[in-house]
Amino acid sequence: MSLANPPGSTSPLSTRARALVPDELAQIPWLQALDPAERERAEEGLVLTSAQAGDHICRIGRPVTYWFGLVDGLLKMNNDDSLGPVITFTGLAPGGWFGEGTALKHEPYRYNVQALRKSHVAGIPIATFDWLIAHSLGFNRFVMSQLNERLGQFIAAREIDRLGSPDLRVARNLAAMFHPLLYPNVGGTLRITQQELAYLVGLSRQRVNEALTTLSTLGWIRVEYGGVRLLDLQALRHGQL
DNA sequence: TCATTAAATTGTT
DNA sequence: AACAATTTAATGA
Repeated sequence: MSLANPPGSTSPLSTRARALVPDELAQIPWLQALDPAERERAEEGLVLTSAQAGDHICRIGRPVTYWFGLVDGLLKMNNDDSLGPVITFTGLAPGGWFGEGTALKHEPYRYNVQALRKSHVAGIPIATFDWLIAHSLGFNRFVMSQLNERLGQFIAAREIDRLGSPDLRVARNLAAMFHPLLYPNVGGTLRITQQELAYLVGLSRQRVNEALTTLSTLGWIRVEYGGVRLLDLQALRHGQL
């Protein structure tokens, strides 16, 4: 029941990777933006692995080997490891791809990404990523849009941290994970337990439970077993109490 | 496929 | 942090 994760967990992409089935390929948003030739090259490089809760997808200081996307499950991005307190930057929801900034610069990771629950993570090798950047206009458009939207989220995250109301903090964090461009596969229902949400937002599970009740009373969301259904994205993003 | 059991998640104290 | 109630997942006939 504890979310604690042993620091020695191993990197997942080394073993047990496999190719993707067509159904999984259809869930990768940027593939649609590629020409047939580009797409073929991308699909050649694509692999899928499963990560257990606590597994690291990438670690601070490690060299970039893949560009990653979450097919299914839930991830968190934090700073941890070296100095200071653990700060969770953001949750990563299904359909989201991440690490492009680091991949573009060919720099070591400056953050950790860990699985919050058992997840399926897809990836393309950095060489394939480079090739797509060099050859595909559609891919460049996607990556640029991705960087832009994520910048917006990090700016919003700074404001969220200063919010006094726990209810609003929960609302804004949910809104981030319901972002239709960054996490297109979330759809109307985000699969996340109240414990996981508490861990992401930095509140107790009880408090998150209260907040969710408040938000559902307002008609912004509906609370379901093991997840949250989106009713009013604008309210979650900008609404006041 | 259905019924039973175990596990996970939630709402509340 | 601990509890009971509820929902889902797993198991086996």
